[in-house]
Formats: sequence, structure tokens, C-alpha cells
Amino acid sequence: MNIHSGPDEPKTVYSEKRAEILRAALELIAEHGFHGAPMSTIAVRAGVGAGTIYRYFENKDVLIKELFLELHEKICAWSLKGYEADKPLRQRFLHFGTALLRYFIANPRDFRYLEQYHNSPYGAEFRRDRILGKEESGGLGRGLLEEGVAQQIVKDLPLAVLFSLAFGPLVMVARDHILGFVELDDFLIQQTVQACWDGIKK
Amino acid sequence: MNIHSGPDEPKTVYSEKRAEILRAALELIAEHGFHGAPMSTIAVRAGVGAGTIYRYFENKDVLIKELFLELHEKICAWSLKGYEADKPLRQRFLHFGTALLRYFIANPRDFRYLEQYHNSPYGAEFRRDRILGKEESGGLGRGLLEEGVAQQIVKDLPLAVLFSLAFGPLVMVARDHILGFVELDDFLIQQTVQACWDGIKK
DNA sequence: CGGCCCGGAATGAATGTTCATTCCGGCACG
DNA sequence: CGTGCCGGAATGAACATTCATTCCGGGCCG
Repeated sequence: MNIHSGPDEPKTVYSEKRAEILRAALELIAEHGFHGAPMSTIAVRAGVGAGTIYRYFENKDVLIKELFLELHEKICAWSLKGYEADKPLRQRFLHFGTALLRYFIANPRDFRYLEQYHNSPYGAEFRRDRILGKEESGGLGRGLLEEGVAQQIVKDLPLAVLFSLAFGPLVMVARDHILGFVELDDFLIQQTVQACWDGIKK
Repeated sequence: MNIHSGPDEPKTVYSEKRAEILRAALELIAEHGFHGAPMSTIAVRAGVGAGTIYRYFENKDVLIKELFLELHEKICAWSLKGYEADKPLRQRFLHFGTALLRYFIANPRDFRYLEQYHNSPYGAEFRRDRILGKEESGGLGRGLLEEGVAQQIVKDLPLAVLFSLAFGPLVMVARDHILGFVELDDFLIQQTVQACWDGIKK
């Protein structure tokens, strides 16, 4: 069997061990950062031998990058759930923001991992994509804002600024919740996203 | 001369080399992260021998922590500049936010370093301080928000949430500017801070 | 004056440790 | 009996830190 994805195989062959390795890496990196996650420890936590990891991932960088891509897709999928294109813009925004924040709170490890990833040399590559205009990264959020500007509902500011206004607070508040500085219940989540909307609306 | 601060000396004796080491560490860590800043490289960049660093800093952790403290103080000082306690709350907020954002843009290395620091095991300690209610970390910002809540000018939300709403966007937009995704001029800075105020005001 | 000696700062090669990655004997399945 | 997956010990590179040695300035003695 050819483990490394062949030219026409489904992108990733299912494998119990592969999944265990990813899970272990996620846990360790989210909790202790890249420093506190040596391959040997990942192996132990995944219940496999150190060498086995290399049967599934060419090296640590690849492992880390694939884990990122997996989480990225997972979030994209989640935040599209229940999206209704015919509702007014404001409602779609609130729905999207709420979904995102809920996801972070429900999956703190995913959130912490993404933060680690972005603040690391790995993140640079991802940023380059953003320069090159690739849509996907939070693409829905971006689209929403563009639409708002076009409809004159949203302040007329550069997209990057609007993006920061809309999602900067969500990220920071999610971090605070996960670190235990606030307890966000459903009501607070809605208030928070509403306040973000207040910030960008005209 | 006693380099390590004596009991009644000013906290840090002035030293050409000490300053060079801190500058080199700041540059390297801000640009390449903690990974890309081995002591040997810091030494080269500072123009001193590797061993010399240890005459000024007990070890790498201490070096990193002292650099953080130095930047922290520098920012506190800056953001207090021109603060007028008798102006209305909104104006004080706008002044403070603008000053902060300007600082980040004028000192991108400081900003990047602080980001690295917070997303690292070192940051944990700092966070613990916040739990224990220590005022200083962005203490002025916090005070402003408390006052706003008391005066019923600002939304009645937990302080951590308000803090995120007010400063999350500033941090994110500063990052975007430094990475080249937006070009913030003076007008945009003011618009941005104003939008943050819109987010938290009642 | 000029040579000499000393204290302490500075140096950078040597050390020990921590990993990522590789390698190889063994084991299970066909 | 093969074949190919596994485990985990072995390897070597990258670092932080140490320490024996060098260097330097400035008092002291002849």
C-alpha cells in the first residue's frame, strides 16, 4: 500500500494510527506550544513508535502543516453550517460570527493550535497566501464584509481594517475564555458578536 | 563595579554591551521568532562573545523576560504621554487607542516581539498576573473601560469582553499593517479607533 | 617615568543535552 | 517462508551554558 497520497488516491488514506498521531500532536502543541512537543512525546501520546510517525508524515514540518490544513477545513465546514444566503446581511454576519466563536469555545485545542501556528515561521507561508489574494482563509467573512461595503451598510474602510474590527475581538475574547478570564455563555456570545457588528456598521 | 544590580543601585547599571545584547535579541526574535534566535547569533549580532551575554543575563529566559519588561515600561510611558484626565471619556479613549496604535506602527519590532512573547510559555506567567488582578498590563485601558461602565456610557459587559472589543481590533490591524496588508495613515488610524469605540459604546 | 603586576571583564572552544530523523531486527499476516 | 509494517535504540545536528584563557586599564615599585 502506498501510504503517501498517490496521484489519484483520495488525498489521505484513512488510518487509525495517522489519526492518533494527529490527535496527539494537536493536544501537545495546543497545550505546550511547538517547544513542548517533541516527536518522541507525540509518539508516546499517540501510542506508536517514534519511527512510525515517519511512515505517515515525511517530517515534522509536514505533520504540522497537514494538521493545520485539517483544522482549517473543519472550521470552514462548520462555519458554513446553517448559512442562509437569503437572509439580510446583518443576520448572516451575526450567524457567522456566533458560529465561529462557538466553535472556538467548543474546541479550545483547535483554537490554541491555530494561534500557535500563526505565530510561528509556519504562519508566514499562510500569510503570503493572503497577500496573493487567496480567498479561502476566512473567505466567507471577507465576502460578507465586501458585500456590506457595496451595500453601504458597513463603514467604508479597507477590507483588512474591517476584518480586524469584526474578528479581532472574537479571537481575543475566545482566548480569554479558554484561558479562564471570562466565562462566555450563549447570551454573552451573542452580545459580543453584536458589538462587533456595531463596530463595523455605518 | 557590580554589574548585577546591587541592593541600592539603580535597577540596571548602564552598559553599552547590555544594551547591544538587548537590541540584538529584540531584532532577531521579532524577525525570526524564538526559534531563529540562538544565543550564538544574538552574540554575533550584538558584536560580543557568546559568553559575554551571561555576564549580563543569568540565562536566556532572563534575557527574554527583561527585554519584555523593558518594552512594557516603554509602552506604558508612551501611552500615558499627553493623557488629559479632565477630558470626556470618549476623547480619552480615542487618544489612548490612537497612541497605542501609533506606537505599534512606529515600532514594529517591539510589537512583533510582544506578540511572540505572549504566544509562548513565557506569556503564561504574564497571564497569571492578569488573573491575580495586577493592574499594570494595559492598566490604563482597563481603567477607562471600568469608568465607562460605571458612567453607563459603555455597554454593560464583562471587562474582559470589553477589553477584547476595544483592543482586539487594534492588535490585529497593527499586525496587518506591519505585515504589509494595509497601509495605515493617520486618518485610517483615527477611523479605526473610532470604530472600536462604536463597538463598545452603548 | 617606565616596566610590572593584578583584578576583573570578555572571549569562544568545549561540554552536555535535547531533539528530529534514520536504521534495523522482529513480528504478523498472507 | 516472504513482505512489509512497527517499535525504539542509535545517530548526528543544533543549542544553551560553562570555564580556562586572554586582554586591558590603572595603580605601584624601582
